[in-house]
Formats: sequence, C-alpha cells, structure tokens
Amino acid sequence: MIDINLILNETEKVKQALAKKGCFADLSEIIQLDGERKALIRRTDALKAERNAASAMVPKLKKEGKDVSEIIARTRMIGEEIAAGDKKLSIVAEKLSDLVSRLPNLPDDDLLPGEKENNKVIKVFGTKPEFDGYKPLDHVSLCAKSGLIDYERGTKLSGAGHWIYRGKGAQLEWALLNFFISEHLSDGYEFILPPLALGYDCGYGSGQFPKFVEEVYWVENAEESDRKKMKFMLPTAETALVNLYAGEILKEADLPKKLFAYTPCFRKEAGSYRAEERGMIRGHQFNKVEMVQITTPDKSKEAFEELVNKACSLMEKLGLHFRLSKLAAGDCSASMARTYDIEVWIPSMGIYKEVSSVSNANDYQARRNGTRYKDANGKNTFVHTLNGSGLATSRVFPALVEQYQQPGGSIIVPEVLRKWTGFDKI
RNA sequence: GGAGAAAUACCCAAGUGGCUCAAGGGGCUCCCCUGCUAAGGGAGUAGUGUGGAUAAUACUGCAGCGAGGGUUCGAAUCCCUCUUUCUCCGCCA
Repeated sequence: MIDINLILNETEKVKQALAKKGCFADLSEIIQLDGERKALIRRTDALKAERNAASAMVPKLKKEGKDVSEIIARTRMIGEEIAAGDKKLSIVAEKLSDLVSRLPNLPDDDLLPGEKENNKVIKVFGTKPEFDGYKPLDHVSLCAKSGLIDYERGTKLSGAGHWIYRGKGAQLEWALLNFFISEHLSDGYEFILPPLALGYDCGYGSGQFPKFVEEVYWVENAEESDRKKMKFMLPTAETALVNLYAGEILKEADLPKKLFAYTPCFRKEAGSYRAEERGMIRGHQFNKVEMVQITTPDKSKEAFEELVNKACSLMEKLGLHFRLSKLAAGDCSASMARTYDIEVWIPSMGIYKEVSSVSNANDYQARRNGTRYKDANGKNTFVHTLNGSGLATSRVFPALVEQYQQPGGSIIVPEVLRKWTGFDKI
C-alpha cells in the first residue's frame, strides 16, 4: 500500500514511478476521493460533538424536572444526519482504499523501467558444466532412470503438475531442505513452521490479493463468493511470514526479525508453459525454504544485501553454475520495490531458471498489514519487509541432477549434502 | 460437530442505560522521606486510529471496552452475527 500522503503531496513523482512499472492508474480519482473523505469526516465529527454535548445535558435537566423532549427531538434529527453521513463515508473510504490498495509498490529509483528485456545480469557464478564425449540427459530422464521421481504415479494421484519423490530422490530432496535449514540456523535465523492454509488477510497483507485471488487454491467451498471468510493454501511461505506481526507495534530493539520457514507451496499455475517446462520445473506443489526479514527502514538495504548473499552462498556451496540478475521495475512483482533473481543453469533447456527471488517491499506490505515499530522518538513507524527464497528445491533439484550427472546417467551428490543423504552417488 | 462460560489498558480486575470522556489493585516512570540485601508518602501511567489547528510529540474534535452490525436522545452495559479462549460431550481415516 502506497502512503496516501505521498500520492497527495508528490503526485507527479508517484505517477512517474508507477509508470516505470507499467502502471498508469488515474491518481486524480484517488485525490478527489480523499478530499471527499476528509470533508465527510469533518462534517459528521462536528455533528457527533453536538449530539454528545446535547445528550450529556439530558440527565441533568431531567433531575431538575425540566422538559427534555425538545432536546431529544433535535438530537434524534442529528442522529439521522450522522447515520447518513457515516454511510456515505464508509462507501467513499472503501472505494478509496480499494483504489489505493490496487496500486503496485513504487520501484526503487535505480531500477530501469520496463520488463524482462531490461533485466541485468550482475554476476555469474561458476561455469557451465562440460559433458565430454557423451550427451547429457535431461532431468526427467535422469530421475526416471534412477527412480528418484515418479511422475506417472504423481499425476495418477493428483493430476498434471504433481510428482512423487521416491527413495533416494526423496532423500536428496530432504537433504537439500536440511542443508538450507542448517545454514539459516547457523546465521541466527528463527525457524518457523506456519499453517499451510491461511486466511484472506494474509493474502491481502502480503500484497498478493486482490490480484492473485484466482491463482491460489481455496480450501473451503469454492462456490462461496465471500473469499474474505475462506482459507487458501499458501503459494509461498512469504505470505505467512510477512504477516506474523500484522497489527502489532514492535520494539525497535527487537528488530530486525530474521525468520525462515519451510513449507510446501501451492499454485494453480493456470494456463502455463507445461510443454516447455517438463518435469518439476513448474508444478502445483513444490518445496521451498523462505527467508524473511522484518526491519527498520534504515537497515533495509543492508538486509537486502544479506539475503542476496545468503541465497548466493547456498548455491555456491552446492557447486552449481548460476547467475544473479537485477530485475527491471516491470518484472518485479507488484508488492516489491526491488528484486534480484538467482537463476540456475539447466543444461537440457539451455537456459537459466529462477531458483530464488530476493525482494525488498520497503513499507508496502507493512502498510497493508499494519506492522509497525516504535522508533527512538516514540513514533510508530511502518517496518520494512524483505523476503527471499533460500531456496526452492523444485528448480535446484533438476539443475543439480543435470549439472552433476556422469556418463551413463549416474549422479554425484554435492559434498555439502552427503551428511544428510547418507550416500555420495546415485 | 453440539452445549455452556468468557473476552475491559503491560497484568489482575470493577462495572446491567446517563453520576465511568472506564473504579481499584499490581507493575512501571518520576518526586519526597528514610537510609541500605528493608519500608513509607505523593504524582503520573488508554495505547491506538482518524480529522482540525500548528513551529511542535503544545492544543482540540471524533472513534475506541474481542470484531462487525442494530436498538436508543444517550451503549462497556440491551439485541443480532462473527472470531478467539476455557469447560464438558461427540468425532477422530
């Protein structure tokens, strides 16, 4: 949620920033509605003050045996006016908050405008693996060959976009998660296992709703139109973590909060790239460890660097070839002011695929869900929220088996995972 | 899933229509007295949101007693819906 005062006071600046993200919303309607809202508040508040004063006199006059019917008649009329004013106010206020809440976050000043074509590779880690004298297999074949993943029975149980980790595949998957978890623990992050089905407010508070209400799985009777009372399966643990302190006022001394969670993530991924993205590149359910920091505005740049470094460090320790990209304004998701993607090399596809997205929402999410802290001057201030995958296994797994494959389709297990897998080769 | 009870500030808690713009404790902050592993006296302590007016965190209106509605001139108090917690019953692949 963008600060309404910023829209009022620096309209042009906001307009230009939104344009960088490809949003050309009409701000004048917002400004006009806010004026209306304030005028209505002034009027009804004055009426309420009048009614309060008049009502307060009633018991005194009654005691003195005076006739109060005139006062009561008048305050009744005032009451009707107040009711009408309040009704109008709530309509205006709701319209206003709906418009403002649909605006995406303002991108940081240093971002290029536009979409993917303006993303910039910042750094490349490692080199593409060489496959001397043999043709490397894609991860689907590799996994099938070693029985790591059971695609057929996955779709049998739950349809397209679902797979089953089996045997050593399950062990490798779990080893990755254990590795990520142990790294975050040693960096002093708090381990969170949140509910997987969340209420509407979490979706709104993270900035994913109302935009993505159709992209998540709703748990309770889907016919029901009132989604605000329903639960949905979380599409990422970010949705839970950034709402952990919603509505609370934290102490500055307790910040930053450094959290991470392991959850499966559930996404409809309707109408997507199935043919191109075989195997587990894009599924309806995948495992992810998500990092979140909740911090003061002055520390948020620092926190962002930390999260980017952490994500890169995980990839480096796995020994995978990947690159780090800075996204253009339009390619950042709506809630985010800045995003860096970590993309891993998938040899069979000949492209880099996202394994982690590290983002800073600034105070956009905090404004939506009401997470604040009391600063040194005793003023309540919105926190900054940051999140980053650390990491999503559904992309790491295929990259790993492809990059570590040997002639004949065997796979070397990266050193750091061996204490979790218990084997060094598949 | 059913029945009953509850929700007031940092904590405990009074309060069944105006005398509560929420009593009283505890805790915390400040002051005084005493003087040192004590004790006593006094003052302060409703955050927050949202308007107005500001140099201002000074001042002021409104809202606010779990949330949202309703009744009323007036609601913490009466009514309805919801949420959460507790107790009991049921269910438990």
